[in-house]
Amino acid sequence: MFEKVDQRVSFPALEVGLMQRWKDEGTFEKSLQLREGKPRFVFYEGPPTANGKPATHHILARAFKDLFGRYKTMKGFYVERKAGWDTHGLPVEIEVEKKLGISGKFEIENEIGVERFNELCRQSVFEYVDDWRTFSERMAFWQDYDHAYWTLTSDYIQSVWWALSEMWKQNLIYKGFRVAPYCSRCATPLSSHELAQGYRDNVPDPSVFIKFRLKKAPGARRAQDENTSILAWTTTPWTLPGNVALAVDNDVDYIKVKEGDEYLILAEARLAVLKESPEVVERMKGRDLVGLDYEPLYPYSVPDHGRAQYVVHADFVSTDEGTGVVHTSALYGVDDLRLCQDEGIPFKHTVGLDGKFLPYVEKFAGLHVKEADPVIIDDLKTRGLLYKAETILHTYPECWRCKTPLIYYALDSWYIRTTERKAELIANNNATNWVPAHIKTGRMGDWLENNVDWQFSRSRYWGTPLPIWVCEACDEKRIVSSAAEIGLEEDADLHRPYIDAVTLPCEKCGGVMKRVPEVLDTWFDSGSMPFAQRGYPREGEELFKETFPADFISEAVDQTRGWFYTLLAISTLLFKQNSYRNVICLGHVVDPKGKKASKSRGNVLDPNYLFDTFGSDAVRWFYYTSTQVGENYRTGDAALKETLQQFFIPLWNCYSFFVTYARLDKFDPAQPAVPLDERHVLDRWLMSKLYNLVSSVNTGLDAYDAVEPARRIQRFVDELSNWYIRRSRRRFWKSQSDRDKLAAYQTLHETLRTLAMLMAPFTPFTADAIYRNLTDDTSVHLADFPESVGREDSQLEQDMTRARQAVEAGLAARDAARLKVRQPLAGFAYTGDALPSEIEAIVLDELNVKALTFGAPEARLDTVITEELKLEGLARELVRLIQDRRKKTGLNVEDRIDTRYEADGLIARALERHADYIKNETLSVTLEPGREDGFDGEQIMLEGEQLWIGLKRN
RNA sequence: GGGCCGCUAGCUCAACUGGCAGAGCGCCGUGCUGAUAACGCGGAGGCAGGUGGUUCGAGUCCACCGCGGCCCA
Repeated sequence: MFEKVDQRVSFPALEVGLMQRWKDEGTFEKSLQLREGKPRFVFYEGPPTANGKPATHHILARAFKDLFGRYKTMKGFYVERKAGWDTHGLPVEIEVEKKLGISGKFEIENEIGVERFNELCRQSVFEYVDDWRTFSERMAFWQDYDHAYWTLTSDYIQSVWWALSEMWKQNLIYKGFRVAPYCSRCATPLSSHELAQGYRDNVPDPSVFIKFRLKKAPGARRAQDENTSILAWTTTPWTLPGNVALAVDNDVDYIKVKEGDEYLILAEARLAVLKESPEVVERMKGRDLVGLDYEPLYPYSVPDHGRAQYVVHADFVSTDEGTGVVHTSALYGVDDLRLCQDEGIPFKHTVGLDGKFLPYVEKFAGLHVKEADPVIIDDLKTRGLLYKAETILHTYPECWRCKTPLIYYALDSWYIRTTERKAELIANNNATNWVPAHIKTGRMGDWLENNVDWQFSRSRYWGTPLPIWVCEACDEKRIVSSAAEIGLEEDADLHRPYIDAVTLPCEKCGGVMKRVPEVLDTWFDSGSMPFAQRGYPREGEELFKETFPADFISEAVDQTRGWFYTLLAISTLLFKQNSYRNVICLGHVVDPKGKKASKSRGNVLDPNYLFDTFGSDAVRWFYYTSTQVGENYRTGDAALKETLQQFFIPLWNCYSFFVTYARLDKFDPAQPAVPLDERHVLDRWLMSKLYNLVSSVNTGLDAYDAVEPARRIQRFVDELSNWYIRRSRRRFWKSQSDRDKLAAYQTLHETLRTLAMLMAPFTPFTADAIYRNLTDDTSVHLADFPESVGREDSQLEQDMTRARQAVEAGLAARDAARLKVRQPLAGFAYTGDALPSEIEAIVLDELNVKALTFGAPEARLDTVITEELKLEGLARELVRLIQDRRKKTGLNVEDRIDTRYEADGLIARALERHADYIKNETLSVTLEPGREDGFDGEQIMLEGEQLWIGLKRN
């Protein structure tokens, strides 16, 4: 017997109840045990940063991950769902800095100490884990948290080390410089995100024009060859001691002008910067200047060997500002560094990590760069090398933490030579199934085409330490791939500062090797998860091989350059293939106006509010149905309310309708099935629809399409509710329990049960609630996914479509003639061929006409109302009035009644003539004229005539 | 500055390869109702973000521009 169903269900309450049952019954574990030993369907969990609370956008990716995990489980696969945590990185550090009220390297190293700092980072990571677990359970995202991988464990770190060592063996790792915006106070480079937060307008800075004296060309005789300078411009005088070259553009026009007894060279387009009106003595192209040597301003910037301080061509020279000649200091500009590396110009630092000039820059040693600016200007002025000095206002970045003006500064940095494997990366990406497809060649393909070497080191504290040791004596380098290799225990804490203390003897010279100070880009951690989650290769080899590559992953589109890329890059370099076969790349959750959610806008949606108000199934369903994958989701109250009204409530009504009547009739699903051929046309129609639904949901999900299957399910529920059940109601109501009624119950039961199974991966709570009550109370998540249910009958479906079109036309004709449906009419003629009689019967009933003819050139309604028809119409009016009365007096659907009336004229005749019909429809045991005591009655107007009707429970 | 995606009714979204623009919600009218928070029928509501181009024909293909989102520099 089915449990009674509350028609006004609270989905959130229902979900919370089922959540507890799943916990009590171990349903997730059971669903895994059930498929143990079966072929695996491999899913990788992209580890969330454990450092923050779960938010609404986390529901999205998890809804899709969970959908396919559940689907494949029901399809008979073993789907391990190992949770994972991304635990390292700057966000964690910043959180801790905030808590401590400190910022920057100096305070971390000297006030807090790396040991305590990292300990706090470690603690911080665990803070939100419980929130995540609760959140996942609440949205029915089944994951194995008890065996989660953590990127901070020694096991994990060693696997990551191994990956780096393998790349090292392939000669894919090198050390280089990287110029980054740098805060000399915090002693840290800033990410572009941080940089964007710190731009300030109208910052005053020096604007200086410097004379670079050309070396005398051999055999030079003319004065202008001897006393000539190239004029260059800069707003950062502190970079001048680091000058190593001047850059011009080959194709730009330059001029030589005479001022007093000296000659100056600059771009013709920039001659407005001159102090006097120019006396041009010579014109030339940039290419004519290339190769000329000039006198160094200072002797500090160039190492002993190699040629520097001459004029080179560069493609970034602008004639919009300055002099059309760019002063180039290799280590303090992005373009500068690239140019010097391309040209092979040697260079060395003049400024230290503290932003102060290094000791060998004798004149300015110890001065901070910003303090040095005026000193340098004075020095050049004294030496006659300053052409002019002004002050300009421009937009300049400062540190978002401490407001120190940023400088561009080249840091030691480690790279992976991914560009060497670009073709492989592209090939492996092309072999991957992307949903939506355009990402493959679009965003992802494009990114790979423009691949640059992966800069993987970070000058920070809380991360996987780089396992690279360098000999202090001979610069020999060594990479380490396990703890054992350097004499540490398996479970030793491999983080800084402990690992920094480990020194190794140099095998080459016997000197002392020290670890390089950097930690690893966190993306390398997460990109290593296919093997690192198993501790491979030190352990878990078999498991790793069984679960590589993944069949399926899913994250949002911002991961193309993130996890999607690092998974691809690492596995391409190590295993020559991608680590995932199918990937669903989702859009973002935005507010109802399409704006990104942000705290400052105040449009951030609390996931718990959504769960408590609409239920998590509704939120999931919204994400499956609202738009195409890859688009953004405009999430808000209105959208979710609509989801409930359009899908969940109609569905629940179908279900509660079934249960209500099945209980009354004590329907037993175990009874032998009425053969499909012998069932009502509506049953056969529904079973054909169901057949097609089941097959298209399978096809869609097999192709990693969630949207179309979900939308089809929604459409099906609409047809189930508004056509099948609406048309079949009488079959369930009728008092005799015949074969047709049984068939109706069997059809609806099988449909709802199948529907629950189809929906199980999408809306796990609602589906389970329905399924359990319709079956023996086992969970739907332990069931096999339906693959073939019902039977296709496309002729029947076509006929039904036509029938519905005929109904539509007939009702429109009634409306036009202003003839209400309750009034029977003699006939309706419709176009086309005749329909089978059982379908025709539906049309007759819907239109309330006596005859239906086909073959008419256009739809036509017979509008003549005979007295016969009039009486019948009145009888239906009376039925409606009595039913209305029944409802008002609070009678139950199945209650038998006695009915009394007072009427005359046509109404009285209708009552007499159609007494049996009226009694039958209204469950009236008696229907007699005359008022009697004890009858609950009322005086009513019907078509302008007085009428009294009274009822009493029989 | 560059790349990718989107822009269709008041709102949310459809429409296989170019072939007379659709649905749901909301609004108005009306009908129906003892499963329904409903449903049916009719109506109002669209210069398809803008401007050009290709084509017999463009929401669909091309170019440029605008807005939103994401990413890169």
